[in-house]
Amino acid sequence: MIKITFPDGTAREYKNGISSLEIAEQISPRLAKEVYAATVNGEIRDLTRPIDHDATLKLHKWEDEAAKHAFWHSSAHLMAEALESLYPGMKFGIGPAIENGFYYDVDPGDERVITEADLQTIENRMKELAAKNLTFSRREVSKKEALYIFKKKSDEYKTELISELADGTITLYTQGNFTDLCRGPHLPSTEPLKAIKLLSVAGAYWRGNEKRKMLTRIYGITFPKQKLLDDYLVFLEEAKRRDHRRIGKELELFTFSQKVGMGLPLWLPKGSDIRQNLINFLTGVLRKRGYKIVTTPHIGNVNLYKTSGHFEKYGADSFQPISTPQEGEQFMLKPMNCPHHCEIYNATPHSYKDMPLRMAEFGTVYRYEQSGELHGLTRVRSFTQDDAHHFCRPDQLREEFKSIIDLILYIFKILNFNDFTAQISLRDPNNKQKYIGSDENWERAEREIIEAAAEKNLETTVVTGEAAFYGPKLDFMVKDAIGRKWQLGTIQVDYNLPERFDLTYNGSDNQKHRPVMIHRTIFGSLERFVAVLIENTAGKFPLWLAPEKAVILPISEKFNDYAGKVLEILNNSDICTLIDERSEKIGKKIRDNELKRIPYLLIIGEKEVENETIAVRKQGEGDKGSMKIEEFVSFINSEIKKEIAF
RNA sequence: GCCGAUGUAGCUCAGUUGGUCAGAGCAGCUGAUUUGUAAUCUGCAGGUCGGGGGUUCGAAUCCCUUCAUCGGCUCCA
Repeated sequence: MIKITFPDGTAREYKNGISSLEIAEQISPRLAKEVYAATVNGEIRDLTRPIDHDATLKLHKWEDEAAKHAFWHSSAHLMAEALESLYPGMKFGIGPAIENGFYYDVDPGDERVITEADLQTIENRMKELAAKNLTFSRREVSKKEALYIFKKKSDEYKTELISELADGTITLYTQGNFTDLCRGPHLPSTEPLKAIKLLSVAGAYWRGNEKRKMLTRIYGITFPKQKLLDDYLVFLEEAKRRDHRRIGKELELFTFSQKVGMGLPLWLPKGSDIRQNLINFLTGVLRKRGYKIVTTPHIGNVNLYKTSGHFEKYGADSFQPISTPQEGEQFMLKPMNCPHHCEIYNATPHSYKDMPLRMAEFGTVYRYEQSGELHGLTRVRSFTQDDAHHFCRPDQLREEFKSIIDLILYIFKILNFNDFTAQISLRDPNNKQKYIGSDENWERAEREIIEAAAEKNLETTVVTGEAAFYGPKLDFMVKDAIGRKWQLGTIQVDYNLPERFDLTYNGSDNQKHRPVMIHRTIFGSLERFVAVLIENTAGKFPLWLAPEKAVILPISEKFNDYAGKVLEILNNSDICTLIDERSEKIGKKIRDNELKRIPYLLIIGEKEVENETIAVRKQGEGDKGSMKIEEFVSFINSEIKKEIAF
């Protein structure tokens, strides 16, 4: 007998060799149908694997990530089986579960192309196979045997993977006629894979290396119930409606022009208003926190970037230098503001007493992004960073860094960005030539970031190889409508640029000392920030950000005069207001202006003229009753003040 | 940049196998209506069907090429 301890602390005895699934069945047959994986002594395993020692056991139902993972991973294998039966000779790369569903990278052979038109066929075959209730069976094999099996299939991708694995750790999973190299875990059988949807095909380089062959990646998702799949598809449809590219067009916020060039956003008046509101708001916050605002040109001499090291690192992949007609000088479009700011630092002498120095600029920068990388406002070739650089003494670094974390959290809170993640990006220690600066500087900087984040109790994930080339960073990521993560705020510790630009300050010992530099943004860029804001709010901006606060809707043209008076009062009170004087019925006017997401609709008819009031309707909420005009003005002002109280 | 898909009026989309296939709704402009909380009615105007080349008696439709966009990959100072 073995003793199994459950998460609630209770323990029961079972016969040795019992599987998690059998335990679930003994608890309740219904439970057995709802579990998809088990954690045995901390290790996630197949439900069908026997347990031969005392253990803790957690059974995973659909709600657990571990269950979804096994479910989707098994789905990937099912898809592979379907593919192999439909397209004999197809070769397989990797097929993991991902955050939402799964994919498989396949090489269909040079003659064959899998397109979205084929997805339905594959999906149908998957359903046929799943209905056969095929069991997934696990087998441990020697490296030699594994290589033999996949060489026989001439599956070079699998043999490459196997050749890198240690002998004794290799497992195969088989369902029906399909066997795959796999660590597992998997479902007991294909039976629960009922609702299946293949979503898209895309190209993906083998092992993520652009020098290697491009495989075909097929994305799909499955659910244990059709209802869950239907809900997911509805969610995707709704997400499409929140897409910032779509709302940007609908609400006339920004546009792109082929003539101007790809990735170069054109901000329309209303979009510009939102930008300006953000800039004004942030500028106010920054001034209170001791920042000095600076302004620098959009181009810089190529030598500036040679000094900073950017030219060596990115010169070939940047917009190429602009040459002057006469003197043979070369200028680059500014790809970042830091070198300019270093030179501003150098323009005046600095004392240790003046530190830290906080220098901010809404700086527009230009970066050459590969054409296939461009994406709405989130990835563009010209964008405005809410950039700042803190120059501080080494002993101030920790506090300075922590104050920036506070600032970012504060701004995110005001904007209701609650669903963000923080990521610490370190350099790849096996690939040091990608970075500039000494090991000592890097180690110091990485330690500072890790410790500062820890002191702020910030929940972070650590990723190696994602650092900037001059220093490690702490990034704040926010998701868009369909769950893609975008980096917004970033804080980067840099010991390298101060050396390259020979930045100094006089210490109390009257000696020259080297300051530490912190690069930071909060929004990241106004472009990306507005994009994420649009997707998070579905275009219903908070009042303080809305380009237009209210629209006046006269019930008939008889009331246009009074409406005009109200309009004047509101606009003179700095409440940007429109008027809809069309000879439409009030229902129509309300509908049209609701769809424009203007926060307040002010309806004016006979009663309002008589009482010198306005009938206030809040966008998305309906009638709020009437108010005096002055009352409305102070109401709006107090609402705005509440939103951006600081 | 790479793989795949898409590209028809300002927007959303119809256009079977190449032969009145250049259409609809919304938006716009007209005129009527003068309206009380999410769509009043009338009429008009709008497109060299992304650009270029080709096949054909004939191309939105087939082929080539190019540009852009979308989904990914790679990249992201």
